[in-house]
Amino acid sequence: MAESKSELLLNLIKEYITQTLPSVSLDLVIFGFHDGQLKILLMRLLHTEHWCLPGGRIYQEEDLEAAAYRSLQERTGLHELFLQQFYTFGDVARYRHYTNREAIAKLGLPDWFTKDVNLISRDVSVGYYALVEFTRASPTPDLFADECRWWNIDEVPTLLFDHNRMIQVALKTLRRQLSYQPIGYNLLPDKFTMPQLQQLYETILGQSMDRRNFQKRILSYDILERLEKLQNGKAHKAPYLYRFNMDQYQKALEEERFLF
Amino acid sequence: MAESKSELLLNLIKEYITQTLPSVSLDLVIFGFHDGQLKILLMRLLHTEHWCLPGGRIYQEEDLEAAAYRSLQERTGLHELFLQQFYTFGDVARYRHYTNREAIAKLGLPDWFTKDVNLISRDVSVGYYALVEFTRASPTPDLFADECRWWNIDEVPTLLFDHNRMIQVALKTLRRQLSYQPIGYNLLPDKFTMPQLQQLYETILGQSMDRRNFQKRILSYDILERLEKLQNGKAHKAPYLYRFNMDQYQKALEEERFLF
DNA sequence: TCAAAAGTGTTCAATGTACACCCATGC
DNA sequence: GCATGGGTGTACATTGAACACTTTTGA
Repeated sequence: MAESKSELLLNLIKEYITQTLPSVSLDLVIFGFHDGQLKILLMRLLHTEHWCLPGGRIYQEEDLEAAAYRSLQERTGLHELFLQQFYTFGDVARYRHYTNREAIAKLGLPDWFTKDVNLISRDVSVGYYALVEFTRASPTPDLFADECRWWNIDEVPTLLFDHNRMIQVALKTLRRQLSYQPIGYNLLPDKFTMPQLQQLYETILGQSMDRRNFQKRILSYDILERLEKLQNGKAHKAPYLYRFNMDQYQKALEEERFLF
Repeated sequence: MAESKSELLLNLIKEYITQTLPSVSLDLVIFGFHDGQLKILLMRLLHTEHWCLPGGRIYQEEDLEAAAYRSLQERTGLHELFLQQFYTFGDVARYRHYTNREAIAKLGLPDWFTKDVNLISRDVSVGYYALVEFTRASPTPDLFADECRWWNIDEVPTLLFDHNRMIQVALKTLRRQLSYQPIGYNLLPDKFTMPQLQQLYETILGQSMDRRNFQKRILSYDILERLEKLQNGKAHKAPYLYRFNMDQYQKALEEERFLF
């Protein structure tokens, strides 16, 4: 079974070499939200304790964005997600702390591989971030990884390559995006309460906000529909459930007139 | 002489093939400002009437950003400029309206070239925009071009590839940048008047502003130093000259707290 | 002395911020 | 009945927008 996986991996590498663009790759910063925590999907590289961002390659006849969507779907099982390109990383030193020989050894690939294949090649990598609904995603490792799971954003370990920096840049872009576009769809369940939405904003921005002003502001943008109250059996007033009005939400996304 | 240039071109293409990264390139949207007009530097492709953005390739041991700076310097003669990555374009169709054979014929290269070289390959291209001082730049075509000159932004013709779209995206990013960072250094001469600065803002944003409110707002950010009055022999009150206080200007750039 | 363009200040509206009171619910 | 957390409204401060008058200068 381990043999078979190794063979699959060999085939995938061959496919990559013959059918994808050389020198370019993409990396995904996949954000989720659960228990009041912002989370990121990370992969553990085969036979190692090294974690990194999920990535992907671009097939010769595939659009860049399509490749990003495909990779995202392969890692989460989800489609129709929010996906946004945020920066392209191209420093030569990006890969310096991991040699080709090491990588091939770690992956358990035959030694002769080293001559023919640059597994750790110097790629320019296009960074995308995605917002996904934590409960619906099924983290799935690719053939290069043993494991794929969520990490709290403030507990992310030192990652391979320049992936920690990528997360920083992604988060910065996400925060900026928050100041002119609404957020929440794809990060929250279909129905959610106002305190939940506020918690999301506070978590992303890393600061707390006034409950009453938050509600006023969000409601003033007319992107929410109020539903029934949530009966959750807690010892306090039941909060209302809300749902995004997708027409209005889309309009706000396009017009970029949502100010926060 | 034409022979010699053709040889140089051949050598450059060989150098590109052997020493730069395949599948990745970069394109430059170089903004200048003159006579109250926002301008863009365009190149006319060798032996054609087709205009396009200046571009560049990345050497194997060169950082992406360094490659962008190098290309910018080659086209303008300037260094220490404002340069900002804004988006990476990777649609397969980007190149579709120009075949490899056509390109090679147009460039006056030998026909046998067609077999070996994909001059119009499917590249993912990283877009950068730059702000340069119109009067100091010396537009210089590369070996692929006959001509390199400024165009008013509202007179830009239909360009090759997806370059018109690139300009749109660059301009949109520039406008957004204007809302949280100061601008003007690298686009204006060292000393400039308040009306000049305002004209720059109005041109970039495409809307006129109140003279008095503009002045108040800009001055409140403490990034300007007032100098002597400008004696220009015009039949009206002489405006003050200003200069950017670079310490404050840099601080404002970094803190992104400049709100416009 | 007049037109053109620049400097400065005031008023008002809108927006954002701080803050207080009431309500529903389970223990 | 009380602690917890949620809903709503009001007062104040800050910011942004609209607007008018004065100054300098060359023709």
